[in-house]
Amino acid sequence: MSLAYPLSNHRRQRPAGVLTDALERLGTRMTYDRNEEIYAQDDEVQLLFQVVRGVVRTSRVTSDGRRQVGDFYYPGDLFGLEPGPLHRFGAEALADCEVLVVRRGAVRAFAGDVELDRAILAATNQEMERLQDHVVMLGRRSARERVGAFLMAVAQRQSGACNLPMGRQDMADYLGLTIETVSRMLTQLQGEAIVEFPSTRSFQIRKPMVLEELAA
Amino acid sequence: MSLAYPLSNHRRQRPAGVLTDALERLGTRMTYDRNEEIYAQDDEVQLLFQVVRGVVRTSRVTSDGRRQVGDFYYPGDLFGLEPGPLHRFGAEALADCEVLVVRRGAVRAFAGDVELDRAILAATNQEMERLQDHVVMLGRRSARERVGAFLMAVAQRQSGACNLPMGRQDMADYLGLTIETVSRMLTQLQGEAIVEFPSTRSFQIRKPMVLEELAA
DNA sequence: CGAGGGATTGATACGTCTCAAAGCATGTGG
DNA sequence: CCACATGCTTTGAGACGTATCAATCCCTCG
Repeated sequence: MSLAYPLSNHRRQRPAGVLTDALERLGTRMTYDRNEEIYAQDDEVQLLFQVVRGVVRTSRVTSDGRRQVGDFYYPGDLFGLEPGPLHRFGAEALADCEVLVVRRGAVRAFAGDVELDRAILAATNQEMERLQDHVVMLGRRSARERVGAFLMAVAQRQSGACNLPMGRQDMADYLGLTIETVSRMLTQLQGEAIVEFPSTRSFQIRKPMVLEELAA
Repeated sequence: MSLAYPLSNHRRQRPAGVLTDALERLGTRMTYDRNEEIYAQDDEVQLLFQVVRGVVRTSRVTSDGRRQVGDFYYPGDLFGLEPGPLHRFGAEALADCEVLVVRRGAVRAFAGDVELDRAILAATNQEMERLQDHVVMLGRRSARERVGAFLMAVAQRQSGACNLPMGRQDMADYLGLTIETVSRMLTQLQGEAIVEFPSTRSFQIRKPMVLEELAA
């Protein structure tokens, strides 16, 4: 079950399944309900996580209540890797989900395991790439382009009809827009028959070339 | 000569001077003229850099010519660390500057050197923090807030009168704004006596509390 | 003194946000 | 099985913030 990173590109792949074995031995499985917090913003970084089932979102809320979503994580993805001692973004379950939780100490004790080291390095690098792309997107692209790129990214690894695991508000907070603007752009893209929404949570790309162009 | 990271915060410190010794032995010094390219976007990552004198900027230009500045690097800062095999941002000298250039191979051969490893890790983590902050700034803050935060960050490690090593266009491209908007915000902040510009390249903070509030 | 590049200012257009209402799903209890 | 309540999404009208285009200003340097 290989779902896509938002804004993923060709370079972006998840660590191989072999990793799961190592983590599985080290960690414990936890389940979270929809919107349940997995860790809070400003919590100490003590654990490493891997999505088993469902989707996880990271987000940061500013002192005056504005929210920025950092990213969405799908089955197989590692998350909770952060540069400092504190989580600068919190993590919440988007939908009910299952997560493998590993103590950092256990990971360190296991250091030297080539696969695991490599997987963590790869995940960190991915994280950084994503952030770089995110900066360019938020700094220099229009609402239409952001929404187009987002759909493109979600579709990247799904064939045919795509599922949208997150609601409009989450898309908006990821894209640095309001929910209304996201909605309008979706309607607009659908009006131009670039993309089609059979329901609010699923879509299909109708004009890949046009969308590609938009997302470029 | 300790200048600040834009958007830097308390956690953000440069690797200690001892590092310079290790790199100094491994690398060679290069000088670059104002606006000279140090490496290009999409170049292979083969070298590691440290600013010795002057200021360096990284930037990415999209296919249709829009530019996003990634960050500014000051003396002591390591740059050129990237998540993948290619530079996703190019690097240019902001003003004439001197840079220590080290082949990656040399760094790897030197691996195990505790100071060096630690410095590279620290620089990578810093990079990621910066990116996270940048995302929130671009996603959720107004022009006024962005400009305020920028000045705050530049001032962070300078006392009294602050120097602005970059021009308005660079500020704009870093903040995801146009040059005119940056200019207007600066005029506005100066009009409110929050900050004062004796010349276009230097300023002094007059109401730190207000600016702090704005940048929060 | 004049030329050139950056910075500022002004007028206006445009894009996105805000506020408000209506539409549409989903789930619950009668 | 329907009626309704709830939360999410869409749509609309208008306000606001930032971009655009153009002119002027200012400083530096020749």
